[in-house]
Amino acid sequence: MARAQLDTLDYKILQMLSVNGRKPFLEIARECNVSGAAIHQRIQKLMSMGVLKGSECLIDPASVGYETCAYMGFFLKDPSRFDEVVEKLKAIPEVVEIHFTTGQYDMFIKLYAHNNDHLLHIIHEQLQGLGLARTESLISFKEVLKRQIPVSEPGD
Amino acid sequence: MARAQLDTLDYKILQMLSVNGRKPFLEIARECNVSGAAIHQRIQKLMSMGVLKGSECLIDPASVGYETCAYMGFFLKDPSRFDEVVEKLKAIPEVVEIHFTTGQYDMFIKLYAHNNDHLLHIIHEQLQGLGLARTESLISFKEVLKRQIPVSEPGD
DNA sequence: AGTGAAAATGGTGCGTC
DNA sequence: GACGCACCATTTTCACT
Repeated sequence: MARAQLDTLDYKILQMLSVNGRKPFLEIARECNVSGAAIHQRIQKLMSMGVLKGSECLIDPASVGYETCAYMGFFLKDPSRFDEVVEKLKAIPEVVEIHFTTGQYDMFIKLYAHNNDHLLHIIHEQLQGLGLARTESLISFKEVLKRQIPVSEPGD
Repeated sequence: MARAQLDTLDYKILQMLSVNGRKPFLEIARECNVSGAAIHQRIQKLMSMGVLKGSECLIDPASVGYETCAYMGFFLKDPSRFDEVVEKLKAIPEVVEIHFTTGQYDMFIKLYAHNNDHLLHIIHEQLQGLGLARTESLISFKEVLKRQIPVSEPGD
């Protein structure tokens, strides 16, 4: 998908909602000097275009028992079975990102685990048997920063 | 931070909000068979505890002009200056994650760029001069999956 | 901690420009 | 594409339990 044709108002809306997903439409309207109905229409347009894909609350992983965050690079025994491996990975709730990457690995994932033992358990019980030729892991001690992509107009 | 002491209702609320950050409190209340005021109180409690850290809308990166997603591992010339490097990285809006990792790298980041040229530009103009001894990059062609951490009660 | 009700605020559809 | 307005839903507060 290419860059969508969005105007200043669209970008302002996205910017505000990326900071606070529950920001009232009327508040956005006031800050943009337009009516609430206009914001309502814009948001529906952005949704139907697929630019806006919903919203999520932000949860502190450690508070809900996820102390370990890891990245893993995979080499597949049979790279043509990529889609099949993706489906099996999706079935593992601890896997939160899957990337198709250039160069170094066939596939790169991010996952959370309760602790290091749990991570090992996931690797042994769930990831092996997916037809992985080799894996490399990288464990994050601390996520120092986590934020959204910058939202700004082309000209900025 | 360790796992917070949360009960079934707290987990239900987090679960629902992690799927839809704008879900009305009254709807949550009805599904949990409690009053809207109770949900309101719980959410305030979860916020003040730092379990809930706000909400964000989900934006399709390509639609706002970010076609390239990359991960980079850094080796610092002087690892004791970690904090200083973190501050400088935070000033680069394209950098969306910073991790302190075990083993392989001193630091691991995720960043978005408009395209490969823009990525190279960021690496040359912004990342060099941070005192990096060596870097390794990994470019994501396609983010096949991106979702939240699983929210479930300890016993599940 | 939770409840119910009241007051304030917000979301949504529609006719109009 | 945006506006105003009307109607309904949601948020927030509060006295009470």
